[in-house]
Amino acid sequence: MATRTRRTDALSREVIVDAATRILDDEGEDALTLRALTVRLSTGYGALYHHVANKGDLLAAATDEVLARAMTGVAAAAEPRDTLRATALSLFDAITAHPWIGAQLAREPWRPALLAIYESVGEQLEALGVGEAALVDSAGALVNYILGVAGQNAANARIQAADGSSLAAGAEQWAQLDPLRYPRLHRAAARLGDHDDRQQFVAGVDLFLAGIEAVHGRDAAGR
Amino acid sequence: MATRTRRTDALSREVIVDAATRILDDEGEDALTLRALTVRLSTGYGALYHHVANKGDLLAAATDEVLARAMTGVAAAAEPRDTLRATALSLFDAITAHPWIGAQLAREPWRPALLAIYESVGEQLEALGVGEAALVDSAGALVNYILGVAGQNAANARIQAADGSSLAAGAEQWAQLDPLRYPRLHRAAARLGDHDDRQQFVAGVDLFLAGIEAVHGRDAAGR
DNA sequence: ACCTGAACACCGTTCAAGT
DNA sequence: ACCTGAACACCGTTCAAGT
Repeated sequence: MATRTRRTDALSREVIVDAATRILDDEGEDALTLRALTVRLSTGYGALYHHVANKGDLLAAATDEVLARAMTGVAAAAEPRDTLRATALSLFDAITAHPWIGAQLAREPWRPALLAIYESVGEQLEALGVGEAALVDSAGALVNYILGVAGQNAANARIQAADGSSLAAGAEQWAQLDPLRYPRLHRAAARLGDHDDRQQFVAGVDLFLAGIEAVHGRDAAGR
Repeated sequence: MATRTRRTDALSREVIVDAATRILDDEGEDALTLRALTVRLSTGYGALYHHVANKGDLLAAATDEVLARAMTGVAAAAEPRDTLRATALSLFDAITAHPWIGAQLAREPWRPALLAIYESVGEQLEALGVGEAALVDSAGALVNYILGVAGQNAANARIQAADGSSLAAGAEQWAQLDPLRYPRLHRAAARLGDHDDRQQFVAGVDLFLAGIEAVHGRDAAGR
């Protein structure tokens, strides 16, 4: 009997979005089909379409959910710089844990959760002394960096998981690149061994912050 | 008779990839089906699969083609900084002209054209004085910024084209945001009128270069 | 080797019918 | 209002058969 309780629960948009997220996480993007959802929730197609407009709507809602949760988990630090780092890392970790989000970000770039991210990053940059005229550019660049790199990283991880290869295998592939055509990539392969993606990600955030400070910051020349 | 000449040409991977690119550009991502390709090339499914492994392979090849062409079109400038700007803009324009590339970048991040981009960006950063230890991080961050922002931008343009709205309509939407929840976005809406996406994109590249120079550059403190 | 096109398994979505 | 599930149009891919 316990195995049938689901049927008696009222179906809701939230229940459907959660089930979709679990399928995406556990079995990958291709495993999320409307059919799989009807089985998981022991319901019919019409029931799903009663709460959700279509599959795109479902994917967008799931993405929103994950990003919103990642943002609420960020604790404000004393220094805006640290809050920004924490925000970036929280988003990085969320996208790493739910790699299907990467493809989704390229499709629906203006959902509510994205607005909250822009607003929060803008707030911290303002606290860093970035003036209003430069705020849109700076926040846009930083948010795009965060989501872009996190998405790329998740895509890499997904591919490595799919073909069973590892980071070491990736480095070996780089090492086999033609040294004449790709001299720098070839040399960089030697460094990939002691390479931490998460750390490189934060290093990029810091590069950005250094640039913002140099160009738009409180102490920048000409201000 | 002239209308049937295609049939007598030998089919090749290149011809198929070009036809796919044209369908993607002219009619959008959803319009590219294997069926549409057989009609366009007046051939059968087996002929296509003889030259191409599957649809994913086809999309990846088309992406590679466009990115590779964008890179060969970049003229080396006297200053590495200018070469980097030209590279970034060439990629931005290519992705804007072929917006379906955005979704593809999230899926197959390590194709040959991407390697060439990393190598080229790495070369310019090296010329700017970035040391070998910092080269991977810096190039990774910058390339990800370029592709990420260009992709987001193309996605926005695609959505605006799809629903017939304009940038002004987007700004109006921002202006209607709850000023209490999104104060900065609400205020920024007023600035969106005289907003040039391409210009904001270059501004982001410059922020990055300023940061790289400050942290890793030839004249950075402690070097 | 290169190509044809019917056939297969599967997909998202709809909708008349039920409660 | 909420749900069921057969049916529809369409997709990527395969493959026996042709040249």
